[in-house]
Amino acid sequence: MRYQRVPEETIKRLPRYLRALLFLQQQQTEYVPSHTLAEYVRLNPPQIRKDLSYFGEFGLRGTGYNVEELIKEIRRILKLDVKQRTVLVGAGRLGSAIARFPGFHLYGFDITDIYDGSKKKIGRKIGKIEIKDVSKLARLKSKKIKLAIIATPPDVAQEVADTLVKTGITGILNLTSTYLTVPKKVRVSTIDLAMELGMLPYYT
Amino acid sequence: MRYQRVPEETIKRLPRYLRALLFLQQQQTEYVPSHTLAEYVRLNPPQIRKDLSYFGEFGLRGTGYNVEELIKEIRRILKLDVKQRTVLVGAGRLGSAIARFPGFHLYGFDITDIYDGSKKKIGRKIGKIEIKDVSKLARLKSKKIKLAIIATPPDVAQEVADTLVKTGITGILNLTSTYLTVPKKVRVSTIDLAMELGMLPYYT
DNA sequence: AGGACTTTGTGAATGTGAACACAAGCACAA
DNA sequence: TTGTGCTTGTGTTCACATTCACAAAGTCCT
Repeated sequence: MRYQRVPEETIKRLPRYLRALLFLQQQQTEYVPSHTLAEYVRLNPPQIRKDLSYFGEFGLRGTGYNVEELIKEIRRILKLDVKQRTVLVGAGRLGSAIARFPGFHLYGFDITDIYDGSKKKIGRKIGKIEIKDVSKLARLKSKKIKLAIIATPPDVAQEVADTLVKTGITGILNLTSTYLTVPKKVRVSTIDLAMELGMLPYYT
Repeated sequence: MRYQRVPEETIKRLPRYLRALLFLQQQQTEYVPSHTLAEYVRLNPPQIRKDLSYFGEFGLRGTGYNVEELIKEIRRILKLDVKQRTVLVGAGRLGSAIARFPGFHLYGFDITDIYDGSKKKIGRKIGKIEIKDVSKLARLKSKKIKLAIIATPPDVAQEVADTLVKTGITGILNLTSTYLTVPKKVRVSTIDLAMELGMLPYYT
């Protein structure tokens, strides 16, 4: 199984495992069997075992997985073992909320730069980070930042994405309703809150 | 094809179609063929045709889909043709941003009630809505609201969800990192920003 | 009216991911 | 050392979703 293509869905689940494992670590749990982990993340035990098996044999038969070791492994797989510097574009209400979101640190993300288009906001600070003029976004190039979060109005999202791609960004979390066109090598994850809500009434 | 089970993935895509169609309507487009719609939402034309065919024959061969008619149909299918009153629990930074989020109206969502646990915030207003004490959340019962958004700290999310379920809520948009346990009849859609970001570095 | 062209709707084929079932491996007690 | 009980890792099966390919149905020009 080791040398097989890893399903995209598996990658999406790894952060879920990581979060549960970090919680278990806090509870001083040393070993966790797949069925316990499964309860935390609401999945079937074989799903978890199969997901992990794509990357190696991390478990101990009869005992389960060593929590600390598995945390390390997942962090390594997801490349979260190094600080991931991230740029935020758009310091509106949503952007500001994101900037101060404590959950990011848990995964090793670090928002180091914030940009906005409104003259009023430029120069202000969110936490310790000064908001810079979005027209200077292209200068980010030198910083070798790989990740970006776009929380701008939808109509400028594509333009911002284009600039980000030029600076060498390879992963974008898009919080606008715009579908972004980017080169294949760039990964985009889009969250549209209204759309997520949109499907709920159907099931009522 | 008409009397077949509708895939969950199809339902998830309908809001995407709706958004694109609303845009096309603004552009005064009367008819749109599946391949044009497909460009807007980044999908293959047959996917769109098949999705729509689960609910009826809305298209006109040789011409495409009538934009206005299709908007109506999708709204009807998703039950967005009636105002969907929604309660927001948690008026922190993220919650406040959500409360003022303009995109919800597009889909017919209307945040009518806001609750928070912090004494400081109770009584304040977001827009025209006064923030109420979360300890009085159970009184929501009389209002017949079906949807809720949870944007509280993770540790109280389950408790809030339990109360919401008791008031008769059937759909929850969960913006916390907590996995909620709810009765089968209640639909939960969870968005964990840190987790969405978490998978991006893998692909770099 | 007819023929070329366009687009839908959908059965069938393909692809992808989830679930199962069980052999293999380890722990621990006798 | 042997047997019992538990848990992993994974080949296989199953379920679900996407894509294809094409007949059917409409448009539009001549």
